[in-house]
Amino acid sequence: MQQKHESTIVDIARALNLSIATVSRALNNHPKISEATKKKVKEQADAVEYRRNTLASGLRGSRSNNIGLIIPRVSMYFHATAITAIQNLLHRHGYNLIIGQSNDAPEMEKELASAMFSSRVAGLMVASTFYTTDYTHFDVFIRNDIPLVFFDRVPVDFYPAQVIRGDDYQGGFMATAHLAEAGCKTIAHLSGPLSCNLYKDRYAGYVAALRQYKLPFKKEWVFFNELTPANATRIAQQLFARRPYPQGVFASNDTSAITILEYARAQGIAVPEALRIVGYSNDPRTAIISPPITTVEQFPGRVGEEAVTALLALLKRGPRKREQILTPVITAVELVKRASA
Amino acid sequence: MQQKHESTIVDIARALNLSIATVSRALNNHPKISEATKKKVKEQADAVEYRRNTLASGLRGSRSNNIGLIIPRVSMYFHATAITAIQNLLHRHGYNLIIGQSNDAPEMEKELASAMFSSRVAGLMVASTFYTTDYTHFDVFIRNDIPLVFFDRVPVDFYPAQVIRGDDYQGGFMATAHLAEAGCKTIAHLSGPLSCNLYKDRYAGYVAALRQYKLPFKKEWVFFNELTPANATRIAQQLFARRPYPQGVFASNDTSAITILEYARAQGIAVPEALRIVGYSNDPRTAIISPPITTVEQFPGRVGEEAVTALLALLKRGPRKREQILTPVITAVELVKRASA
DNA sequence: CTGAAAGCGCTAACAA
DNA sequence: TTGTTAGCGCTTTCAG
Repeated sequence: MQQKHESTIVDIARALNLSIATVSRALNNHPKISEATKKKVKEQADAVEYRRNTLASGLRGSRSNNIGLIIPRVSMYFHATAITAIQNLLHRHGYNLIIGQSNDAPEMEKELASAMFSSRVAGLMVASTFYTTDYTHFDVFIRNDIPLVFFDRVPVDFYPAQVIRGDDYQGGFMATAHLAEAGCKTIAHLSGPLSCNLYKDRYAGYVAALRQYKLPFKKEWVFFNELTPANATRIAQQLFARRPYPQGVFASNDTSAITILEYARAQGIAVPEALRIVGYSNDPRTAIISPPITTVEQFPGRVGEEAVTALLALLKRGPRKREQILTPVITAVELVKRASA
Repeated sequence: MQQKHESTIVDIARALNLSIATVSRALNNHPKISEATKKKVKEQADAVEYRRNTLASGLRGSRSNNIGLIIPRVSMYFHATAITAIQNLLHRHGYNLIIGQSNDAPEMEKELASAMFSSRVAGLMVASTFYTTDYTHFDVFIRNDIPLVFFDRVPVDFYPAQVIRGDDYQGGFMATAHLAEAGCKTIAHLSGPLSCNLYKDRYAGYVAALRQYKLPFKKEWVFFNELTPANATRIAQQLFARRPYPQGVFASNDTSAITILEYARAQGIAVPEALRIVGYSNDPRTAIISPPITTVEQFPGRVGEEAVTALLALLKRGPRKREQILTPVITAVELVKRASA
């Protein structure tokens, strides 16, 4: 048998000859408990190293002090940085963070949503997969009035939950405009799948900038693939198979920007003289490669904090008051100019 | 009032005219429940979208299905990568992961440990701060027989918990030996604080390699500071203030190796011709900088998985059986040779 | 194979 | 200001 060392409020009630209710209240700083008893109770609690069993108090209130977070992968730069901010802020407000990784698989995301609900998280934050188009697995949170916030990777179509995202349209526009102003007459674009708001918006920004600068849009110079190094390499081969090369490349993430740069270097295409490159995310590697790559800073920490702030507001607001605050929050981005463009 | 939509086993019992006990057992695949009722129950459960309330079942069993993880910071390369592996593996075994960041502050670590205990985690994994020397805040886990596994950053002195760590001594040795074999006669070392097992062991490896290759050990060429870019820059200034420069530098993390490399480049010191550099961790940036940096791969994913494996074993083994498996697990490291050394 | 009932630790009416 | 009591939803003896 598992022997028990954990002490409960019952133990401390007995030791002090008080009712358990009084002890509970004292521990929770209830206003109408005398300072004297509060002091006594807290001392005894310290003495026996009492820790509130949050499973029990959560069960009572039918909600835990855990916040769920579902993201594609912890180790991606943007998300790792966002999580750091998210967890620190949540902790300051007394919440724990439960993390689940979808690995960009909608099925996994669904499973995790269910698990999060099972542990009765007080709220849920989601950066969804590239391929999530069906969001019904989150309905249960809506139905039960559990605050739900999407950030970064958000539903493309309407879904009745709070949304926090970077200004990807603006980012795409700035990146492309920067290339245009540097003199590029022909600009290729490596986009990800358009099922993802990120790529969709950056692409829209790209198109708008081309139009504004009266540059030609060519279907053969735009690519929609998952932005892996392998895909980027394949595209680079295609792009530089025969002249004229595009004078600029706007890659919708830094990994592919780096791949393009390395490919160009290997082919003896001078960057930025013969080819200008702009990436997206300000991944630490872009600052360190030669030449360093111009890219778009998204301030992942700030995005994370905005998401938490929104969640806390929902948490405070209580049930059935959500309608009013569904306006998406759009956080600013910034072009970081470096030598590559 | 918060209206309720969540259905419980009571609901499904009522709907099926069964006892709640039967429903509970059916849902848990209890052997002596007829297949017929199991089927009925599960169908009804699906129909009403039942999700087990793990707070309640946890309370009953006095333990949750959550595993706690305390680390210095999610966004550090090593830990981000380890977490990815950890969470994926835990999920496969039906556990959730609760993450807390100590920000390398022992006080915070203590607070988190307490919070983790409060939510009655089934087990706890810890990579402690650089400065933790007092581990008593983990005693409560030991006393209550909650599996506790330290990984990567582990107690320097004996503490009765399972330990998983990389072979830092070997890593330090290989790094230094590599410099020696490349012809460096004088090798400086940027270490972190020796209160941390990582730096202590790598430093010991450094010293051992010097001895083996009959190279001089000079106090002025060894530094013990937190390995931040600022500190590394300061040290670089000191190191290259006057000749003769050391011919090799072994930096105990990649961030400072990168800083040293950039400093050398700025000073016109040719790498590797005039100065050879080896880092530690195989941070993605080391592969991309020019010249790419030789470093020690720690296989963070593998370390994470070993830690989980150990934890799961403890979880299965049940109470009071821990003594036997306290032997530390030491995972292999590998020197990744690149152009810098 | 199924049911009745107790209780995990805590909070919140309701009383006093 | 404090005590009594009734559960929160689930698992698990103990009885059929």
